[in-house]
Amino acid sequence: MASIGDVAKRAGVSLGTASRAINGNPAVSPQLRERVLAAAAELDYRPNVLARALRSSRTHSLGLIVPDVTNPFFGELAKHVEQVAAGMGYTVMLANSNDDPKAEAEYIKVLVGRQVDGLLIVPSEQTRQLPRETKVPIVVVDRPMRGYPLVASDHRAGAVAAVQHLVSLGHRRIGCIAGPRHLSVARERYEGYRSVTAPIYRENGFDFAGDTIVTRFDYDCGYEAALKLLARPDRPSAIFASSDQQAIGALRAAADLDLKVPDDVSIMGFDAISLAKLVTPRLTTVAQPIAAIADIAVRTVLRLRQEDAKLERHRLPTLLQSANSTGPAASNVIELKVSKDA
Amino acid sequence: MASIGDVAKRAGVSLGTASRAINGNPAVSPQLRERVLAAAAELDYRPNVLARALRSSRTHSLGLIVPDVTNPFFGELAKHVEQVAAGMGYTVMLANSNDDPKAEAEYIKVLVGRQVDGLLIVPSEQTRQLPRETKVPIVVVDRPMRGYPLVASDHRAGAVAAVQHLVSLGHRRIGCIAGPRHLSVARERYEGYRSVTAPIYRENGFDFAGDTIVTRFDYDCGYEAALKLLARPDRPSAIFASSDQQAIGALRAAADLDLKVPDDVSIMGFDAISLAKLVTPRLTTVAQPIAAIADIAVRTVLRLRQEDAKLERHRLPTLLQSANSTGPAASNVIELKVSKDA
DNA sequence: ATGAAAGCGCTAACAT
DNA sequence: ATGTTAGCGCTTTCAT
Repeated sequence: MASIGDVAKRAGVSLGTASRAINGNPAVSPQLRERVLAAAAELDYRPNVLARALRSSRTHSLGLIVPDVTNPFFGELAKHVEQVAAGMGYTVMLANSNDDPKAEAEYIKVLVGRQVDGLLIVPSEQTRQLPRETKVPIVVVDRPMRGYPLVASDHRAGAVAAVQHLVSLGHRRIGCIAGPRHLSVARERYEGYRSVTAPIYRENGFDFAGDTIVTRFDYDCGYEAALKLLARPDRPSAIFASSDQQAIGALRAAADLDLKVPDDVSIMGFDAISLAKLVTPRLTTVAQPIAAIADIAVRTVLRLRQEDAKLERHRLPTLLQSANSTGPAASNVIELKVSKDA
Repeated sequence: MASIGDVAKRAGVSLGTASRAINGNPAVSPQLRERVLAAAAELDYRPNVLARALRSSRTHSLGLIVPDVTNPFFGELAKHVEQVAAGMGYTVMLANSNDDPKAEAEYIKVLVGRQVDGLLIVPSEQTRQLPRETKVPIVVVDRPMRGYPLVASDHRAGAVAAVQHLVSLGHRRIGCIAGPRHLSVARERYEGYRSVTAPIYRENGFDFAGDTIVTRFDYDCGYEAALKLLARPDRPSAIFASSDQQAIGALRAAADLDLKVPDDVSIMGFDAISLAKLVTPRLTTVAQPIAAIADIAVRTVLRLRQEDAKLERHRLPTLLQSANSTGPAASNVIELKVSKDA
């Protein structure tokens, strides 16, 4: 492998000049730069990233810690993060915390040890405080963590859009399958639901009691919850589920109760997992702007690395996606406005 | 940050000895080693991986290139690879080729440039030849590539098990939704199907023509194929689909034709994607031993790195999983014997 | 604007 | 068994 010394020799310049030329240092004359670059090309010179990193303490690599890549949302996130990082000349090291704070802490140590230039973390559910490894900038994604800049979707606005969509369809009694209280995304989605339905319920004298069920995000819980919601004689005419898995469970529950969707009951999901397009009827759902999240997260952590920066958080708009229908579906996408909060 | 020099000083030994002690070099006396280790602990010494790598040309990192982490199989693979690697003190850099040979080649360059100790690659569909970067050992996973050691499931045996399962259920006419010809996994699964059904068809004077449809792995193609297979008056009593997506499409087609599964027609899938458990009726399918694949792939590439080794390929047994049923399903797992081929 | 030289933190070859 | 020393390949002062 050709070293920068070889390049220098071939170009007839000193090692230092060769380095400067290759790194685009303006203090090198155009002619010399050209000679060096030519020599480098001829030798197919590839800088040794390790040596470069050792000297400059920039590895051009990022760490990404997610609870579980196997989860469609995190998988998508990992893919996009990797993509934008690659576009900027960065490599990403991936780690799964399995939602275990111990594993998470361990990975942070490992990745910091590897001197990544930045750490993108989706904190595990139980994490209350990230280890204060001051050295490398950390940006948290999807789940807030006090003290760290956050990049996430605007779940509240997404829920608002979803429920407003149901309202625009004529629904008034709208049941809610909410997610676990301790998850901020669940709370935010519920708030969105509540903010739209509260005035309607007040106006019509409906009672919230019994129209919301708090449960986990998975299929079975959605099924059980929907069963309760829909079995009552005065059932809601629509259900806002806080996850697609719940919504698909609800679809199943409706079928078991001989209710047609969307004729007898409308069901909305959240997340736009690919499965949402495969179930029948196709699920109406809210899509998170994952590409944008990845993009901003990477840029933010990299910027942080430069100017040891002030905290900032980004909330990104969600998309309403696809419509309940048994047919081959005209997809129905509504874009929300951007919102951002400090 | 404490350097190994600091540790040496504190332990009152030379730099070299400190290094040896920390790296478990047997040539250091137990007492000294202890002193050094103690000093290291007191200083919370962390070796600088970069410097170590630069000197020893071992980065303790692996590259993993998959077509798309978003695909459940590759996601699972990535997770397990990362897990196994972490257990052995390795970090993994993830890349998505998007099934694009150009991107794949580019990533190989990047990762080789980063001096990963090994490269795990699921070659893109179009890749005919991996760039001969001799420097770092490459192991291909899931899709064969001539000239490289392969770690993959025994798809043929999996298909055999699946179809035999159908036969054991009493089926004789068994339709097949095959995958794309150019994909080896599809061919292998088809061969498995064919090897079981051939004697039966011969015996009973059935005609293969029309009982196999070659198409893509996705939901829609499965739907279309099943429609053709099942619409005929002399329809098969069972269908072996080459992917779960196809199988789920077939489930839908059966429903559209008012055929009950599994009463009127049995349907088998392949891959055991998580969706397989969510559809109704639950899909009977073949599970790939992903954890074992990951484990062997990592160990193989690492071993290759040491002894610049002979090619070898591993074929791993698959599992038959879960049964067609509308109920809460007793899952039905049949383990196959190991097979291995050179 | 360019060259010379000093290290980044470590391992390994060479001494003793 | 331990100490000494020479780099790994590069960036970056410090001279000029």
